[in-house]
Amino acid sequence: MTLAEVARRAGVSAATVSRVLSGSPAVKPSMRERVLTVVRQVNYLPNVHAQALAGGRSRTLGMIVSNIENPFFLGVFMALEEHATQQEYEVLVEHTGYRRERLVASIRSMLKRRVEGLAVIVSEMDRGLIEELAAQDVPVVFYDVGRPARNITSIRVRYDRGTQRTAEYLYSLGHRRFGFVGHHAGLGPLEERKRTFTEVMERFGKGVRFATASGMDSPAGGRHAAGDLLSGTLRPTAILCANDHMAVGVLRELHDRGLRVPDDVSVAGFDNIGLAEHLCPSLTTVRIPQRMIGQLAFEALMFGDAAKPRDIVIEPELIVRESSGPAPGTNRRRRID
Amino acid sequence: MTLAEVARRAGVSAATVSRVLSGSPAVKPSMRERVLTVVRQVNYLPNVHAQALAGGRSRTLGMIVSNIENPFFLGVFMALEEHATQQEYEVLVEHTGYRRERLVASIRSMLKRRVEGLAVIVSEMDRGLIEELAAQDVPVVFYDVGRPARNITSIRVRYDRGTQRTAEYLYSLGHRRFGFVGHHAGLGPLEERKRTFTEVMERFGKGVRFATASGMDSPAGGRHAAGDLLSGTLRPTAILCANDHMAVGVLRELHDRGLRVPDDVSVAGFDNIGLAEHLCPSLTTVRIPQRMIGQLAFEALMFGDAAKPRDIVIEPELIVRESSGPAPGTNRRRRID
DNA sequence: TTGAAAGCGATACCAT
DNA sequence: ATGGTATCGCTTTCAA
Repeated sequence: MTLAEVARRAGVSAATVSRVLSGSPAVKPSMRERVLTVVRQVNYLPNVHAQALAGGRSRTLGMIVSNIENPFFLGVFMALEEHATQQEYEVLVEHTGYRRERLVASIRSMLKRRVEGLAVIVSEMDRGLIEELAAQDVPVVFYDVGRPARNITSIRVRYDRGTQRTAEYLYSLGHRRFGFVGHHAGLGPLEERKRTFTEVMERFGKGVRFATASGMDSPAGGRHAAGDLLSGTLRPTAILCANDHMAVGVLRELHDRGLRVPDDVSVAGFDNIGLAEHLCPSLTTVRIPQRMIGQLAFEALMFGDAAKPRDIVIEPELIVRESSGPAPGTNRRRRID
Repeated sequence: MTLAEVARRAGVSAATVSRVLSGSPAVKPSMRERVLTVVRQVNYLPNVHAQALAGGRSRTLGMIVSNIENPFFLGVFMALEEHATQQEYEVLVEHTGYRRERLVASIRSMLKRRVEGLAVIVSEMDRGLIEELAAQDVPVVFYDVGRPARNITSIRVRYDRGTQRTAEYLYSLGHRRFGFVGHHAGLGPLEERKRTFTEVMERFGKGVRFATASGMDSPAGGRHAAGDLLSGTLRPTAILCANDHMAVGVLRELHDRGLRVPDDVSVAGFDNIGLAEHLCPSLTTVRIPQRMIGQLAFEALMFGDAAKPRDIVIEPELIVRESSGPAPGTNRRRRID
């Protein structure tokens, strides 16, 4: 069924049908009724491709994430989508599995679909791709990579602060042997998190020892990484994870080895995914406001003032739950104050 | 940048550029090179809307799920998408939150986008909607609802068998007081699962008592439902959950109440999401092959022979893990055979 | 093997 | 307030 056919059946012009469907005020109520009746009768649904082509707007936003199985990304997506829906926009998602070639394909795909805005929430960005997007005239939001520019809004989280706070908190609990579970060594922002960890550790001085390991961004990956960490000579009493998704597997590996959390080993995640508080033990983590990020991304894409590109910085916040506690052997008397 | 502009710069006709881009063999290699050079030079990306409009095919599949935060749905999506990508198709996802009005909107949206196939993996289907889709000429796959028809493939899982096996297994372990944690009472397939549970329970006879509760399809929902169940007078020693996603919260609630799993209470989920084996305790559950469902859906949509609509039935399989064990007070001597 | 031109199904401008 | 029509960017005959 086409617009033209609807017009014919209603005995009006295509222009009128179009006006009715787009809710133009310049159409007499009687006319509107006549048209709508036919529309309902034949169950007419406009062809978005024709609309996008003729109208020059797709009413579509795109979002590319590294790993859609990681609830963090899903959280951002849900928020973005919620806002978009309110403005009658749709959101297309693609996920890359942290692979650059898939990112390239996803970007191409989004551009071919003529999205009116693109949120790129991935870690596998490199300078080349960033510049290619900066050359486009689509509004773009980057998370954790890139610099603001004409069409670019940058949202970034102070991972360093989050890592630092977590480490200091654990240090204050008496921990002196730390482990870090990361993933995808080699990807810019992820590498940076690990480096931050290393720096914080070194700042503690000689009394502190540490090791790092990595796996895929999944519970299984976290489990493997934790396995590596625990098989080493360090025997860490505190493990920081690059994210909660992996921390799930870390908890599991600890459990398998008969290590109690937090009595024997403390674990901290990152992101505060919904699952974190439902795990046993619930997960100490760093809150990254997914909903806020989704909303900010949406606003940047839709209402971004091309004149003043924004650089949004988010301060993370430590959330202490059951998975962390005093280092084993520490005096556990608690001050009740 | 448009096809026409590329054609101009290459000094050829639009038709030729189109042929080159679609990999038509009827174009001289030299010509192909000339065109591709320009295409790369100007970074040309075809407009999918124009392609879809002119070509009459969108090279797009649609998938609608009830709850994208439930890893089960995500698992099916990932598999479907993987296969689609191999055939140069894209998959659009929408999620409904179990709300009929959103399902209606999603279906409309997909139809307007002229998807070439639509997988509807939701519980909030009703006869009206099913028939509306059956009237369409798009291939459709339903999961767990609807009957096969001209353009309809139906994939269904024998939930009854899964529930039955789980219940019998727990019964054999000595459990006599059962709880069921479901969600969205009132939605067809979900209601059915609960009824199945009830039937199985009643079949056990007078020695068995049971109760049901429900919440949202989320860990938090499972937690609340479990809370209700445990606040009652029944004091179940075994809890069956409508899915693993909710079971996560059930485990947590048990933990909060100081009940040990499986020593005090056994828990069984449904779906076997990836997380299930990483929980502590790992979750006894019923395996629903998500990847297979995704693949079957894909094949039905792409290669479905309109002549013979298919009715695919999947037999679930019980997976016993740590969250289930003998009922408390049961003689625990184990035969070592 | 390549080009010209007729659609595809809407929108939006210009008339009336 | 309504209609006519050029236009969007591409695919696909049909000719040459």
